[in-house]
This record gives sequence, structure tokens and C-alpha cells, in this order.
Amino acid sequence: MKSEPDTYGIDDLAKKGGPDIWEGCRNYQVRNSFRDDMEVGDLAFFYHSNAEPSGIVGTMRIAKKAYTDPTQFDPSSKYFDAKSPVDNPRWLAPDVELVEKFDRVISLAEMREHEELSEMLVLRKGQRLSVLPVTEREWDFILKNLARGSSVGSASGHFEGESRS
DNA sequence: GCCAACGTTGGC
DNA sequence: GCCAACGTTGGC
Repeated sequence: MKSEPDTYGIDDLAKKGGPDIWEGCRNYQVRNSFRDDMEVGDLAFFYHSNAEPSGIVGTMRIAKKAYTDPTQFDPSSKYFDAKSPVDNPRWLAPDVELVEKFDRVISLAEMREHEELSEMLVLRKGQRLSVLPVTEREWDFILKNLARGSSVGSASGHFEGESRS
């Protein structure tokens, strides 16, 4: 799940100290993923887009099944959608909670170095969807090999942002 | 800031 | 329902 850290980054979720709404997605494919593919307890990577560098910064859990995104009806919100019918809302948003903040960014460039990740959708050119499926194999590979093991400074790989809930 | 990719809009 | 124009995403 992608977000621009200038808008909402993993530190914002960490600061929340519990579940927070993943608001503002205005794409029908993403809406359908929320509705059809995501259940409470599912895990996801938190991905920073338009960042220095862009990449995976942690993991989170779906804390609440996607529901009507209130920002679509809020004229003061940048996510306001005047065309969304109140009686048939277009846009959904799940709640997410932080599981782990990695102690480093797993950058796109680094992911591209690994054959095991060569099929990852997020690496595909022109892939702009902000929510993308990850295979179990990719998930396991990243957690096992990249999330904590760093070639730079292998010291103290302790978990930050452990869920307090 | 460039630009590739692709979703969305709207005229017809 | 075609498709050109336009808008957005997001890496670089």
C-alpha cells in the first residue's frame, strides 16, 4: 500500500498509536481491492512513494474492513468528490495499524537486485495503482532477507513501533 | 521538472 | 462504444 510520506508516512501511523484510516484512494481498482480482497487481519507492506528513496518502510495489518471513506463528502478535504452520491458512496477506506517499522528503507533499486522479486507488481514500469497484491513468496523473501538484514550497519535490529493494541 | 504509462472524461 | 484529449501517478 503506497503513500507519499509528505502526505501520510509510516511515522504518522506510528504516532497514531493504533488503527488509523487509509483514506483518500480515488481509483476504482483500488476501491475494489479494498472491498473484495482485503480482510481484517491481512498484512500489508507500507510503501513510501515519491520519497528519497521510494520503497518499503514497514508492515501493517488491516484493522477494520473497508467502509465509506468520509473524506469524499467533506468539501474541505482535498479528497472531496462532489460526484459521489451520498446514498451510494463511491469510495471506501480500511483502517490499518502498524505492525513493524523497519529500521531502514528497502528501496526500489534494492528490490530490483533480487531475482526472487523480479515479478513484483510494484517494480513494474508504469504501475500506478496505490494498492497492489504481493505474493506469499515475495512477502516471505522480503521479511526474511531484506527487512532487518542490512549490509550497512548490522547493529541492533530491534523492532520499532510494535503495536500497543 | 521530464515524461511514460495509463485511468478518466466527454464529444460524437 | 470509440477514441482523442486530458489528468494523475510516480520513478528518475
